[in-house]
Amino acid sequence: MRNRPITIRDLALKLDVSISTVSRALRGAPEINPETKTAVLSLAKELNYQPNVVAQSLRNKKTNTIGVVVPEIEMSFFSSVMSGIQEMARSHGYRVLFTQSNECYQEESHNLDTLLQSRVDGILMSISRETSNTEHIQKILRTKTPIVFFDRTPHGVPASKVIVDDRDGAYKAVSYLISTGAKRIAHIGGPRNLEIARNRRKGYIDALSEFNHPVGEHLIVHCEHLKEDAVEATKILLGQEEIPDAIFCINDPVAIKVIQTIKDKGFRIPEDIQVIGFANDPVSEVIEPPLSTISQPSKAMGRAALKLLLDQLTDENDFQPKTQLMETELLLRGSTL
Amino acid sequence: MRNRPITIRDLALKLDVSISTVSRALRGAPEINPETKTAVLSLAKELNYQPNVVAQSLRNKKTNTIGVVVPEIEMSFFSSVMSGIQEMARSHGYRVLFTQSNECYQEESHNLDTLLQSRVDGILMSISRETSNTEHIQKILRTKTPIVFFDRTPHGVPASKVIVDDRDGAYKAVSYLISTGAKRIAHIGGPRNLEIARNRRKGYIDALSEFNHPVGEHLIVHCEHLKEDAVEATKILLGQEEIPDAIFCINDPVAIKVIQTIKDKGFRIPEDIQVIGFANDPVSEVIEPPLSTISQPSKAMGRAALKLLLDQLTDENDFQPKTQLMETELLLRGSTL
DNA sequence: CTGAAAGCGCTTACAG
DNA sequence: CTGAAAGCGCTTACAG
Repeated sequence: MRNRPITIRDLALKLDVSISTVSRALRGAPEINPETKTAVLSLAKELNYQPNVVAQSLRNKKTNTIGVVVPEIEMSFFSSVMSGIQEMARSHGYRVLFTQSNECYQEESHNLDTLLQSRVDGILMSISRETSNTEHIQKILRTKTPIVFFDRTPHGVPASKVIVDDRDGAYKAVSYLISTGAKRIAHIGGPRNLEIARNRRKGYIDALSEFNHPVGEHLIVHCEHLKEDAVEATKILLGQEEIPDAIFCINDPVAIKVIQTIKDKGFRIPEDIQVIGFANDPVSEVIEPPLSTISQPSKAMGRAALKLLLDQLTDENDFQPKTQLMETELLLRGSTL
Repeated sequence: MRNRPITIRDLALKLDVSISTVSRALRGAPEINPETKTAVLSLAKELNYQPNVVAQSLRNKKTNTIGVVVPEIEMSFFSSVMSGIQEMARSHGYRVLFTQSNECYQEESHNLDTLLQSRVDGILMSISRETSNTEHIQKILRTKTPIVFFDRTPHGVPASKVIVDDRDGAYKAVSYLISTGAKRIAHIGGPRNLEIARNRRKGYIDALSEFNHPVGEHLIVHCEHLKEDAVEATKILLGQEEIPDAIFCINDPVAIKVIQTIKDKGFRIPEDIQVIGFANDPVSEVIEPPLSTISQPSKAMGRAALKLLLDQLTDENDFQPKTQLMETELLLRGSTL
């Protein structure tokens, strides 16, 4: 038997006033008699009254809840973003409905439907590695539910986003490798449909071109399933006649696998092969040698994404999609010269 | 301008039937005329009708939402549990409201209030390192909102829980150290108010006692703030006249710091000092040497906790608190002999 | 300053 | 098989 929660009606009956009055007292409406207000508040406290936010949401057509869709909470980048989102949401009185797509388009689409049915005030999302068509997102846009993307953004969708300059981050990484004298710089890329993967690849190519390094297709391998394909990708690179002397990886989880595979094969890092990742995953500073990487302010990205969403909620009429670019930094550790 | 979502009233008007009929058709009530039903369903689909779950929740006094309180989503153990919870929730039609306490009692208590106000059907929780008094939990119990604890459970609260046998896990770890010939086995413990910390400590002491090893208070150091105190704790142990030849750590994040500190001080692992952790954090297999540890089925623990909660939701009348014990395993890697 | 009434979008007992 | 009505717990325009 569940205890029936206290309602404003209970309070009203006990105090012999109307529910309107109780409601006004609780909400701190200006028209209320101070004494009535005190009486209501003290009774509410005494009975541990908890407003029914479900009822409030229905009445106000606002749930004070935002929905989040991430590919995988177990990826440390996303749990860190999530932490930033939660922190910011809490401080603004918002609740967070959490979903993950498990890198699967179907689940992602289903999650969006769930969030829509839940009448979240807005959505924060990073797309799955499978997502190239954006029908499910167009559906959200049609309902005019504000949505802000972070990190992995869909192509050609008019929505705000929080990203780092992926091309520039990659460019910094590869330029550095060139400065150490690396000649055959390979790239292990990510799923081709992800913009972040295309942009990091572009940064890699831009750096090579600028310094007149040859750009060879055989030096680029794509991991459509990210770290799950990383061992295989590394083996392909190490199996060539001339092995690379540096590898720039799409992200740290992939770079970790790359380092392990290189070591297994008996090559030395960084002497034989240098490695750079992307994201500054906690594992990267622990692995031997510690992984050089491009850091992203993951937690701040979460906070920023929520902030953009809240801004959009405030002035829904004159909404313009904004792109917020966050800073990256080249972190040099033992995996590079 | 937000688009007004389609309601059953819109469908009813278009089809010239009553909202009762539409409601029944959508919910697949048995009394409905098949043709009416088809008409309703096809129009609903055409207009992309999404039921308003806020209204449903208010009417049904059931939100199909469960609330989660974890200390820190960035700890990989918790993000893994969270993933299990989410997966199971989704497959049972439940949504997940996510909160974290940041290891802070105040925030934890506030989170519980928020979940109560949100009228979640049940709560899943792992307490903060600061939590020793359980007033905030008693408040939940009084409302009869089902709550299930996992991993970090409060003392003396009549509620279901999902845990591993921490004492036994610790016992296995320390017995193994003894079997390798270790003589001075130290323990870096966790916050004293956490039962898991007390139980792991007990397993440590039990193993030592059973094999007639001396149990010395100077061999035990507590990290009240977990990994934040770990470097300091290690220095204390290494600063003694006779340094330990093995250290059993409260968890992997702490053990990681311990390994780093030991290496910094110029000792060899495992030759001079062996190290064992607890939890099988992803970092543990990457660090050099790889960390031996006690594995916990974190994702399965999340699923199990949600399962216990759902069971409790089904038969609320004859509820008996259950304790589900999950298996641990000693994983031997390079940090032990 | 306070109350009665309407309504948010549903579900369901009741009557037909 | 279908509809009218009540009600879930709130908020607020309107009247007094």
